[in-house]
Amino acid sequence: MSLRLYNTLSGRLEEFRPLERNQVRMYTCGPTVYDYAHIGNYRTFVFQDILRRVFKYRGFEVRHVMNVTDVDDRTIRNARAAGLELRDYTAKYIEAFHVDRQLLCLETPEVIARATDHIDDMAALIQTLIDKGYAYRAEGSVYYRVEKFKEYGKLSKIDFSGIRPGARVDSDNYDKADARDFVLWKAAKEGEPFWNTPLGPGRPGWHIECSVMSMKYLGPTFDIHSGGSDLVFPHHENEIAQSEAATGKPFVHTWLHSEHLIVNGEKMSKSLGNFFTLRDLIAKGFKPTAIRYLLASVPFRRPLNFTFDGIHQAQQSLDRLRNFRFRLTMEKFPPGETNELQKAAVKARQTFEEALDDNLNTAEALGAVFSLVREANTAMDRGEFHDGDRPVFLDLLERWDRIFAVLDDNDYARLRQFGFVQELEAALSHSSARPQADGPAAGTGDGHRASLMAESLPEKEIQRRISERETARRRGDFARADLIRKELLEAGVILEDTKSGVRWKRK
RNA sequence: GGCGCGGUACCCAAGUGGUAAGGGAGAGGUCUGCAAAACCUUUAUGCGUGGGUUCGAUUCCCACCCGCGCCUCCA
Repeated sequence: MSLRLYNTLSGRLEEFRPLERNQVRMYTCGPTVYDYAHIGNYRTFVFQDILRRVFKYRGFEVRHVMNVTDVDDRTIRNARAAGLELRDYTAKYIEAFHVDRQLLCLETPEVIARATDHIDDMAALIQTLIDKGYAYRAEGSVYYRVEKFKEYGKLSKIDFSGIRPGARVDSDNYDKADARDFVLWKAAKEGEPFWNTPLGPGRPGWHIECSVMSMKYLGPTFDIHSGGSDLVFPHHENEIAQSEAATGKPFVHTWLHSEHLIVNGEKMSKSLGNFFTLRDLIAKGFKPTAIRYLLASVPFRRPLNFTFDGIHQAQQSLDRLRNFRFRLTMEKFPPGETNELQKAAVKARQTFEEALDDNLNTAEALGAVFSLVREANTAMDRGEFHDGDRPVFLDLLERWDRIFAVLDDNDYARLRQFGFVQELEAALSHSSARPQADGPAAGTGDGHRASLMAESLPEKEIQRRISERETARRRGDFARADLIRKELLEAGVILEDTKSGVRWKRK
């Protein structure tokens, strides 16, 4: 079976065929760097990451361009409030985005394009639109003449005949010939950054950057363009209008849109104030891999209901998979092979791959692996799992993780790398006067505290305590053994006595 | 009003015209010095409501109810 994707443009599930053999050219709408991105944004970015990973898994060569919007009303407003030059202001959030990206194991796109690095290209495209009669000047600004582009609305399926009751009225203070027209170039205003171009001094409208940067790096026609569902209109509709009017060629073959993250029945958004940044969640003690797992676990065309309990459940599920991989790696099994198990593994791989082929059905892909995990665990418990079965199962997990990228328990190493651990340690030392309630509630910060201590506890010391405990156990001094186990647990180290010795892991 | 997504067990969440994946949580049990991990059993005659088509529908059709998103700030 081949990869099928739901194309917003056609409104149908379509078999994916790249325009150029074996190569996928994709453009994804990245962050606007006026603030930290929230995890609703990251839901979309994780989806896009899984998309590119699936393409690669399927043997395609991927050329992925992601934009960074570093000039718009919000970046300008916030930069001014901060008393900084636009470029200096956005630098901070661009950097933060790259840190978040790495924490969430998002692969680096082949091209990351900043809007302000492409002002001249934008001016040139706008000029082309003017020359072709698709754009007009008004008081130093340039607008797109929607009436001229007959296919306007083909992506969003919005009917523009007449004014819709309930539709919002454009609040922009620019003069337009038609209410539907949108701005390509905004005339310079007092106190706002501007660029001197042949169009005159000003700054670009929002939509033009994506037309320009996508076509610059991917050509006039390319395979995939994606973003959150709220970008369908007007952003992507306008991109089509700009690009196709300028080139006379089809712009994008397949449009993919992810549904939103929902909090208490409402879309997570900055304007509603119901958002969490990745940093917020890390500060609450949640691991980035658990967050990635949660964001990846619901297929992208479904709204994803976000709760703390959801992250906790994701963490539990993830632990189950990691426990299994640990057991698979470390436990001694009798020599030989088990035909039944190997067949099951092959079947699980098939199910997993077919699920992803079906419009990236990650939930089903997860299910396939969990079913196999239980089957294998059962066999292990019964002594029916053989040494020769190991590679097939490890291979399956490795393949699965090429897409999901959550199996390695390396959150703290990365958090430390980016300075989060040190920051939290400092915060803890300041608030040490406050008594800590070590309840069972997940994600209250206590778990994180223990993990931090685990980080500061060297491996040598952990090993020393473990052998101390083993000695006590052999003596039958279980009180002492249990005390050591308890002390380590309080320091964030979990001990498990297994058949093949003592296993420890950080909480 | 238009367009779109959704309504499946305590929670999250797949799915099929033939009788409900998977994960989490709970309960009981096995294993263990005790835990943990793992395993076993258990938790929806039921898939928003009402009709229809069918031998048979949760799955198809029609109508309706509810939640959410977009309809020029939005991932």
